[in-house]
Amino acid sequence: MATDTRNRMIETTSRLLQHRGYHGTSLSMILSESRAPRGSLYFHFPGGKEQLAVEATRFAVEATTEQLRLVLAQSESPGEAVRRFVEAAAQIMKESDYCFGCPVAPVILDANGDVDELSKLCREAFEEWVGQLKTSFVNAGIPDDRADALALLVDSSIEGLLLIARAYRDIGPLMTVAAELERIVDDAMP
Amino acid sequence: MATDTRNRMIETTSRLLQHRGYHGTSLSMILSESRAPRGSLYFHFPGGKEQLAVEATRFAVEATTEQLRLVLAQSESPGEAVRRFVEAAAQIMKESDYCFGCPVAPVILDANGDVDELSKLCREAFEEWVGQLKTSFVNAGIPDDRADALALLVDSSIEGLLLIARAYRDIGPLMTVAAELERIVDDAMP
DNA sequence: ATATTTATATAGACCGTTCGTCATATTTAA
DNA sequence: TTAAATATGACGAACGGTCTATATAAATAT
Repeated sequence: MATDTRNRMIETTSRLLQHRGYHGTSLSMILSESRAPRGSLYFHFPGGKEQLAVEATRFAVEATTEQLRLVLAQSESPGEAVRRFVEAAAQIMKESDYCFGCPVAPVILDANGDVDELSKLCREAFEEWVGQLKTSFVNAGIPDDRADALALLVDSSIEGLLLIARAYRDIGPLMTVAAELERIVDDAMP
Repeated sequence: MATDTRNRMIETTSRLLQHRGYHGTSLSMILSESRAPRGSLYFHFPGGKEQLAVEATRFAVEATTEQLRLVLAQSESPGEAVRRFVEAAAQIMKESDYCFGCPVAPVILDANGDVDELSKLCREAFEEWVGQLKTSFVNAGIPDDRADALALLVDSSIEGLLLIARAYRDIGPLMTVAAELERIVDDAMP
């Protein structure tokens, strides 16, 4: 298949980037894990490692964005949505053996400044996620500036929790704070 | 001076680790930035890069722990302490040109699993920080299980905010959530 | 004071890996 | 059959971390 190899490369890279960061992920790993020969990489991604990283990150960010959109749409209250999103993230972490956390965190921490396109992508991801949260909070009647602060709080907390979960190899902290966030957000509703 | 070179190496490594992660930091960078010759590294750190990273991370973690302890001791309420700690972190981020954030986050994300000693150090750091926060919340009369959740919320949120601040090169988000966290924590007091 | 040994510091060689390029083979489409 | 698209793995320059051999400084003995 034409784009089969290409897709496998993107998925593998996405996984490896989340697991070991930009500098910690070598082309050799990507190639062996996606069972592709070296040359194919530069056929599908003339921009080399940078382009591959950008496309892989974009791929992972879009999946997360979609997941968030879905949960927000399907929940009764914004607090419930937040709790469910965190619980789902916890599940993914556990099932992936603590590999899949936030798709942009590792990239920000070790490639921010090295690859401009990646940095931009990460900023856009945050913008999107915080924006979605804020909108849902405002729709639930929370005042604009409070919604701003809460959206940032929720987003940053999830970011940090995924980090902590990875360090401990335990989703306990995620579950604990999921409930706390639900309470805080729903308490802010009029 | 005997330990002068050694100390310079630790400080430089600590800075570079926070800026570029474990795999993104090369010995060449460390050596050139600390103006030390190549051979000296293995004299002062026979364990090589791993040992150097461990000591540098320990150094940075201890500084953060001390800072947290100080602010907690000097504040009227735990909420105020949290706000002041976040504001101080924001100041440090800005003054370091968005280099100094959390000393363990980059290491967790790109060396977790590679270097066991580092992973352990990171877990201990979280344990310490969350523990300090919880103790101060409990002392202020917050029930034990709520204090647990709040301590984790605060810690994870700060972790995430430092990430976001780095991505945007802007401490705005930190300041916004600092105020929100103060309110949440103090509202939890009886 | 000189010689001898120890502690500290330095320089550079070493080998494996990194990423990127290329010429060539194979498949697919026209 | 021809042309375009895709697949392939060998190659090289540059860089990674590690190590050994040597130089300097400090300490001790004679």
